[in-house]
Amino acid sequence: MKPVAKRVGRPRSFDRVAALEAAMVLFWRHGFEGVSIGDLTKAMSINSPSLYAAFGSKNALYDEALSHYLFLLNEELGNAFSQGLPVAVAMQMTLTSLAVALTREDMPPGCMIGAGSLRCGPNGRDAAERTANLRKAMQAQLVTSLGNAKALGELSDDTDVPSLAAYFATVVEGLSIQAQDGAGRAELLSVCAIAMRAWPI
Amino acid sequence: MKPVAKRVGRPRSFDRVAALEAAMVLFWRHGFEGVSIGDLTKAMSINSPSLYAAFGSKNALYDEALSHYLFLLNEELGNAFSQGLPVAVAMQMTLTSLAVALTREDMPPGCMIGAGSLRCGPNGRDAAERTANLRKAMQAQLVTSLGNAKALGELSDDTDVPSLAAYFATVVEGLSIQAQDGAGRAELLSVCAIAMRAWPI
DNA sequence: AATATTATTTATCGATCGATACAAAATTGT
DNA sequence: ACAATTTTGTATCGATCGATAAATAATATT
Repeated sequence: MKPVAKRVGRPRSFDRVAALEAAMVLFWRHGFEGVSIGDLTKAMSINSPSLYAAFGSKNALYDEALSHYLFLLNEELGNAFSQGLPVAVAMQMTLTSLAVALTREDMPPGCMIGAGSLRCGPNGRDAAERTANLRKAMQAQLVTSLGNAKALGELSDDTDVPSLAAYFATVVEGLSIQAQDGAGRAELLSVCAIAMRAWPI
Repeated sequence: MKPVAKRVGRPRSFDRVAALEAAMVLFWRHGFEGVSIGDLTKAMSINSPSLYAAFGSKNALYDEALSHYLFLLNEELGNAFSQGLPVAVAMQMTLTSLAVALTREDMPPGCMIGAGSLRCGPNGRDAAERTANLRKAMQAQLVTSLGNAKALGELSDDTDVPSLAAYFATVVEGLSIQAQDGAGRAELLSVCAIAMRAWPI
């Protein structure tokens, strides 16, 4: 049995994941430019040298917080499109789960990706670009899922898959703004139900 | 004939409206926190004391830029709901005009209100709140327009007007994020067409 | 021409920004 | 016990933040 590799030197005295999640919540709620190193160190209960030693820079910390958020969100949403369900049902389920996720009382409202760090100055340009890339990746994933459904005959041959994916991406991003502005869970679920009426055929 | 009131003192040497529009474009593109006084004075071609004398503060300048943006947007969109058209047609026209407005090549992409200054730190809290209030006002206006249509029998008695208004507000806000992320005019128009398929009955 | 009023330019204010230098403390390897 | 390595707390860096003081310039009023 190989012994557990023990890192030489003084051990870290804080929980790196807990600190990362504290930073995630701050970035989630206030955006990249709305959070200062001082805000972060206070919420993470560490001093700035520890932050830089553990995470590198404010930009790198935002990156890691964003990735962690995406991981948690995927865990909460699951992937309804890979379970053999009718694609319209999978879409409805995904929207419903999202409406719930966007209105959790123990977390900031809205989506860190869908409505996060939208507009930034020069300091936040990289963070905004990486966040936008995740939005585009989610939309590309929708194109794939809907394209698969079309290939299986679940959508008619004349379905414009990229436009349909863009429509649902639009709805998802709009839901995130609605949640951020204080819309409740019931309201978001009503919007999802109406949005599904645009489903083809 | 009353003579033109001449203000005493040295006259302002710059065009106040032109300076305001330069500030508007900056805030529009980068959000409240993404723009510094230095950025503003450079774009407005004035020094900071002139900015403060003419507009009061960064917050007041943002306020005025936001109001000016709203004025210009209303001018561009018109009010299709007050022209006796079928309400579905008015909605379609409004969405189409919006898709065009969000993708003007001579202006920043997206909407300064729909996706502006969403998340902010303590410095930008007021700006974010005022922007959010305009979003809510637009949604309230939608409730009124759709409610009027329902009263006129254009929408069935069981139509959930607040939810339908929330749906279209969601679409509008999502369109703004799509535009900001680089979606073209054709893509937005396709999304609008799909969104209208959710229209009741 | 003299005075009052406002705008402009230059220079700078204290506060905060993201990021680090440095030495003491805590661990592993020898 | 001692050296090597890493983290910690304190203190602070230069840059930039939003905002302003002071002196000068340009206008209207008298």
